[in-house]
Amino acid sequence: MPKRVDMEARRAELLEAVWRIIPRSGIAAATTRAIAREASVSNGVLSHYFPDKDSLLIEALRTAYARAHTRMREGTRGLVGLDAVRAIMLEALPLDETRLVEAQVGVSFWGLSLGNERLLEVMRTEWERFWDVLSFRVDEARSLGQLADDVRPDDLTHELIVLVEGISAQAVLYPSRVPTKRQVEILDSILKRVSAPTQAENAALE
Amino acid sequence: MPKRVDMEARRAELLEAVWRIIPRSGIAAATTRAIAREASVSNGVLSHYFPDKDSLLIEALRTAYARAHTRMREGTRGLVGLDAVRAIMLEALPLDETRLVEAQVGVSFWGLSLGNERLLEVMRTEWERFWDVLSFRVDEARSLGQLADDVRPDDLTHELIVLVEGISAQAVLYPSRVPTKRQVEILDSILKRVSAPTQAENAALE
Amino acid sequence: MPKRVDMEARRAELLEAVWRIIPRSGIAAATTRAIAREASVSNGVLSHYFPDKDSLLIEALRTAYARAHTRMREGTRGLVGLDAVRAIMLEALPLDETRLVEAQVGVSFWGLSLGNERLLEVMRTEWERFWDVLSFRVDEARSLGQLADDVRPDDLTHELIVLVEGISAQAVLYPSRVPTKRQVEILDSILKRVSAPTQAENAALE
Amino acid sequence: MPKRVDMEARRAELLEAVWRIIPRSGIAAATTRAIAREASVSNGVLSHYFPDKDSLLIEALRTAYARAHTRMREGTRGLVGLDAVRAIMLEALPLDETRLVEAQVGVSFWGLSLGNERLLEVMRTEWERFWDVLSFRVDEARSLGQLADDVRPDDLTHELIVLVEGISAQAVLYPSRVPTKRQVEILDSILKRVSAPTQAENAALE
DNA sequence: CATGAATGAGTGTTCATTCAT
DNA sequence: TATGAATGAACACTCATTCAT
Repeated sequence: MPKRVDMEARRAELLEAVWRIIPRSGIAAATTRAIAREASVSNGVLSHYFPDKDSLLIEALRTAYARAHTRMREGTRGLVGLDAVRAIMLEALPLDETRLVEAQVGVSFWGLSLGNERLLEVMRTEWERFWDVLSFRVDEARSLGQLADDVRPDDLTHELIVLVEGISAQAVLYPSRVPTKRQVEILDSILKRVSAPTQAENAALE
Repeated sequence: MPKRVDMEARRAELLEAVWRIIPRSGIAAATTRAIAREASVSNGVLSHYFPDKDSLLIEALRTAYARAHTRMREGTRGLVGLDAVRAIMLEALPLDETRLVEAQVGVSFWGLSLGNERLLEVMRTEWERFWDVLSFRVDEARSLGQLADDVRPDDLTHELIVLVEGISAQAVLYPSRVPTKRQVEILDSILKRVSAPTQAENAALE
Repeated sequence: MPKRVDMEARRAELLEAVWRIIPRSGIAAATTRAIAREASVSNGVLSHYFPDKDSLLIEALRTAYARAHTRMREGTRGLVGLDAVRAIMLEALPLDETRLVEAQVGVSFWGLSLGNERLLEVMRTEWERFWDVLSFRVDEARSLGQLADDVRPDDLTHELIVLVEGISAQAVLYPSRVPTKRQVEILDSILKRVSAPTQAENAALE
Repeated sequence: MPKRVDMEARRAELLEAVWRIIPRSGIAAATTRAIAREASVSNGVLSHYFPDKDSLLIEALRTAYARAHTRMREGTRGLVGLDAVRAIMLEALPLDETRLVEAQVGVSFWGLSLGNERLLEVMRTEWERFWDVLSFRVDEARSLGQLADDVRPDDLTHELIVLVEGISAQAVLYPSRVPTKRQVEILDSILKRVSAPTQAENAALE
């Protein structure tokens, strides 16, 4: 099925063009012409692979999310409970250039989603996917007795998601405020706090 | 006698038009014509009160932030330390319709700030203003002995700001996920965690 | 009749504003607002003194021509024939700042006159006025025997008018090419050429 | 196979549209819409061939000058000295409809050049080109002994250029005053005046 | 399929003019 | 009479989209 492969490859090139333009110049600069030029193709080619500009942009967003989810799946392989939670978060946070681009793309769409039902729908779907992935592991941690007794799993899941969105915004707007190290510190301080005390700690308390 | 106009009142009307359009239809729909129509004036009137559209939008953003800061000042009157921190957060979080609009306006600009130096500058300035207001009270709480020993003031300030941005994003994208009550719960759970144990608690531990 | 005086004074102020703007920034910059600002009056005042912008501009043109004609009348007082012709030309050529402004204003309107019947009419009227003034003196010179036999009065008049327009264009576009001295040289070389030979010259030829 | 378009031919059509509009309605009527309509294309097409309106208009001016220069080159083929000068002038003067259009276009820009540095630069460049072409032939005439002893070549060149500009202005403003025949008469009277006397004339004088 | 020329609606902005005060 | 706010048409320009080649 060579045609199919070419089709997907060309679509991917256009999506990557969007990912390069948004971090560099913002989503307002992501015109169809600019995208085509960035991808080194002609203007008209765009319509062969996407029904319209909105679909292309939304696909760029969805694919960015999908990449993160793929990484999460791979990153959690063989892990369970809080270890898996930590692995997921390390893929969701804008810790390196690749993840930062995803944050930049994501944040760029947040503002456009008001009054754009289609975009809101995509956002909601991705939110739920992230919630499901994360809450599954949090529940798992609870089952494994890794969570302190006063930690409610859904609250923790929610706290983690809010953290990702808050830090993503920070990374886009004030990158110097949230260097990699700082992000990991914040994450680990949360994980430490919600962890059930170890036997050693219990002993120390007594 | 010339026709007198309350310049500031007129400017405020236009800013309010922006605040109505953005939550309803998104910032992409905030064209000069739409703003004029929303404010029930003619197209050309914009140029009497703002040099250009960008200045109007940025002013709408800045004024939204300024309103929140005014409320913070009023809300913290007579309060100190963690009580003041809590009062500030209650004004910063999208707890009611008014604050939600501010969050919607703010989030709408986040995406536009990539590749827009002027907007980034505004964002940075507001960030620092918020940081100063909040960190002053957090430091105060530390001085008053209200913070647990292992809490670093700047980390707490940062955590609170990240929380505001994360919850603002949530409120814009998935309003049903962060009802007023939930937001206050999250805030109070943080404040409780960072508080120095009371004497009663200390006694209980012994 | 004080009202009358104020009326004329105010009209003059507006016309002078036009004369300042055109040399400095071109006729495209002569908007009603710019003219009002230059004259230190409000926008609306313009309509009290001129029915519309076109009338104001045309009046600015006509008044510039009128000033030159006044100077010609004064400059030729007591003169006849070629002396008067020379005096007229010295007032018509852009020899100093005042006359240069008139040239700049005049040339600025030339391009606008295409397709503007009203402006063309003004131009034609002024042309005839200039022709009449000049040809009267040229004819006078002929009567006084000041012109060489082979000089046709109307040709000379025409040549002089073409010279004024050509040099005016030069002065507007390439001021350094036609300094005062150069202009007078050109004028005098023409006048010398068309002059009847003096007795001394006649003697020399024999 | 892409739709092929003769880029230069298309640009020429737009320039010709400008050349039709300016003589008919003036340069103020040369809006982008009017130009597009005149060329029977849509508004947006302009931006394919010119970066902006100013560039289109300036190109229209430059091309008009270029056409004249091309004609001058062709018209002077095989000619030298005063014959070449005359040929050049016959192409520069608004002697027929084609040349009149060039004069109308040129004069239309004169007024706009005040306060427009870019346009002034174009004017200056064209002025120098014309000066070079003309002065080369005048110098040649001097070398060939065709000029009377008291004629300074640069003065003659300048006189001829001033004549072209003066007559161009006349042709635009009062076309009936400078019919073809009149223009040629004026030109030839100048050329005759500056010519070195022939042997026959010398003999007659003795 | 790919091209890129063409379209025309829509944008921000400017402007002469009007008119309530 | 003077003010300057208000109007709305017109402007140059950009853009997503279409479509002949």
